[in-house]
Amino acid sequence: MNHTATEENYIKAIYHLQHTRDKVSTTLLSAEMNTRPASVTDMLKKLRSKRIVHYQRYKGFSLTESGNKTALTVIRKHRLWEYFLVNKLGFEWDEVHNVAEELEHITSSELVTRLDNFLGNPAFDPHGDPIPDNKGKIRTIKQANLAALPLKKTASVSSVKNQSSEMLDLLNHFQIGIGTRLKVNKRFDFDGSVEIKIGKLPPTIISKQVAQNVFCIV
Amino acid sequence: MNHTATEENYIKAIYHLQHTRDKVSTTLLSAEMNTRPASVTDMLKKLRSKRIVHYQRYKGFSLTESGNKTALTVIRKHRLWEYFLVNKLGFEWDEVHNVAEELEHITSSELVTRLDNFLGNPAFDPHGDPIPDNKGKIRTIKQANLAALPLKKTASVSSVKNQSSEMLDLLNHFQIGIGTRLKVNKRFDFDGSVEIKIGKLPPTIISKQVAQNVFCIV
DNA sequence: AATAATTTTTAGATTTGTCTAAATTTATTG
DNA sequence: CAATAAATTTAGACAAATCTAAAAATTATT
Repeated sequence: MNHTATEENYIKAIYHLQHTRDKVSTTLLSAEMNTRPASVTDMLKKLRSKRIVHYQRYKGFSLTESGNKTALTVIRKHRLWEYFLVNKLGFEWDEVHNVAEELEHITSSELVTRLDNFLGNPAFDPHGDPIPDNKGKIRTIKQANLAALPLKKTASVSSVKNQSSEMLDLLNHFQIGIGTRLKVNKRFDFDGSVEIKIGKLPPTIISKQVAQNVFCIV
Repeated sequence: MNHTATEENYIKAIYHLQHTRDKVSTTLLSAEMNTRPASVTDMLKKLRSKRIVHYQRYKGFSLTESGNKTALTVIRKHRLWEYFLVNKLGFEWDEVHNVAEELEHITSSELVTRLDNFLGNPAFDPHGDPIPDNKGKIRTIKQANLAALPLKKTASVSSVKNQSSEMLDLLNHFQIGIGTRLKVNKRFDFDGSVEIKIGKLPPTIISKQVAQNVFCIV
């Protein structure tokens, strides 16, 4: 089964939407892909003929087993390349997405295997998202964001939902990165802000907005 | 100036033909690209409109200054990736060409700069071909093949013209690689074969065919 | 120099992924 | 529940890169 880069992008987008939204629609997918709904319909027919999606006109669609597998290999490649770009080439995490979007479509599976080994078979990418293994298996961990974390327990930052450069800038300022150990001292009900303590730094207060985006393992 | 991967492949092919043949023709380029002459004509018109080639119908074509520059940046990327694949990921030199053909079209120039630094700014790729610098400048060296090298002078293998796996296999058997120091003891006029000596190994005889493909710096 | 052979170009068609505009189906709501 | 709104699909068109078949230009040959 060989797919064009465009097909792979659709497959990946469907995968992500299925995992973050409870209803995936033509319009939603078209917004995700920056195309028109009509183009999505065309592509769905094509993907159906390749047994990548289940699809009945007007009735919605979803990835087949095979489609799911394809999505995971693309995501695996994307995240391995992001890891490479950040940990070997020294990019910042907010700079790597677009480049990884291109690299993920390189076809050689030998390359992926070797890259994975070269990087030391990482389980998580620089944003803390899990990297599927070569069988498509995702190593999951229980995560809680700072707005939900139990108080006074030391936890380790594992991923960040919003991966914009603005967020990176803010986290750099607070000296928070993937792996940083911290605890939540207090949560203020008024505005949902939380006071956190990192190592020997003085406690700081971060907004609810930020807290909801920073995930930890306890 | 942004080009599609296909355009870049044509540009690269024209560059290589201009440097290895004294007359570049539509038919020759079509053979190189595995397309039909008619397709080449179409592409030449397109490249002319982008000021990549000088082209007059029936009169031939050649790269413009800008086309030349583009060719060199693509070649630079190709050879840096080959270096990465061999020296970091452990590929054999005969396995890397096709993967590098894909990687060379990744657009980020920031990526190229960082990759170059990560690799230690190599001047030559794993086949011994020079890697253009970020200004497109190629560091050339005087090379001579084993069929032309002066006798009894120690030289260093710098590149190999035929980059097939058969050639690699043969050179591995003779324990010859890029950087290997050797000297030519004798040349046999009858069949053009040469006797070479590598370090403390017993002298061996290699055929004219092989000798012509192995280049050295004295 | 005239004819034959070769090379190159044009004309028109095909595939992929996209579009707009119109038609159809499903959902909402008064 | 019927009419209106929203979502989805069809129909037909376009740009990129290719093709085949035929025409035109160049080059070679007799």
